[in-house]
Amino acid sequence: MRLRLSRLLDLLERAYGSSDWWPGNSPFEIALGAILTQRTSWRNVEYAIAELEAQGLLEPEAMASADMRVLEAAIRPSGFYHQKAAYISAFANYLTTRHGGDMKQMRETETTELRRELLELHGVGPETADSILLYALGRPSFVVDAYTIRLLRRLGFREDLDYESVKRRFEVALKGDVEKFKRMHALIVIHCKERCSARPNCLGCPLSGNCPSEREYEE
DNA sequence: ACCCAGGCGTTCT
DNA sequence: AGAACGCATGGG
Repeated sequence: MRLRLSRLLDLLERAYGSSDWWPGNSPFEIALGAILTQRTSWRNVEYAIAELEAQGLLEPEAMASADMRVLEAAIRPSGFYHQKAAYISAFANYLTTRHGGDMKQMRETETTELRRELLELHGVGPETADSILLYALGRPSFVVDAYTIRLLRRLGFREDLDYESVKRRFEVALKGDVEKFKRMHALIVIHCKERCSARPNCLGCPLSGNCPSEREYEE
């Protein structure tokens, strides 16, 4: 019997507690964090955001009109800074021209439409789009990442492990509950970093007994 | 001296 | 439709 995803949430909460996990003082800042953290540790993102703040660039219009070299210099610690400067600039321009430079105004648009628009932005893929929708806008759009897929694989799931299928699976299991979406994704990241990273540490794992073969992780 | 980190886009087979 | 690769910095 494979572990049910609603039960997975209970087990993880019991083991790690539930905390508000995505930091940020504004929806715009959270959205920028979603882009800057791509393949990058959160610590380095904090350096970048602090510098953006110091430069007064945490406002959509200010960022949209900022010089690209200034942007690059500010976010350098977060890595891939040529690309990411273009990405956050594109997002700030999109927000300014399409939604009046206001994340609140962005909420007037339907979730599925917003997701389409976000995915059209250069540098915003599925995970980043869903992170913005869920954590910056509070929309019921589950965030899947490499950890999520790896965890499901280790829990014995073998089919439909592509991004959209996994996303749907969690959204159905958690019944569209935004707060559960937030906690589940956060806990999966926390759990996998601690226990279930590239090489799993199964000793004392709160999910022990739910992996079909805890000794044979070839992938 | 490696390996990893809360991806994405491009360019191949 | 997948796999491989570049992008760049900071920390263990």
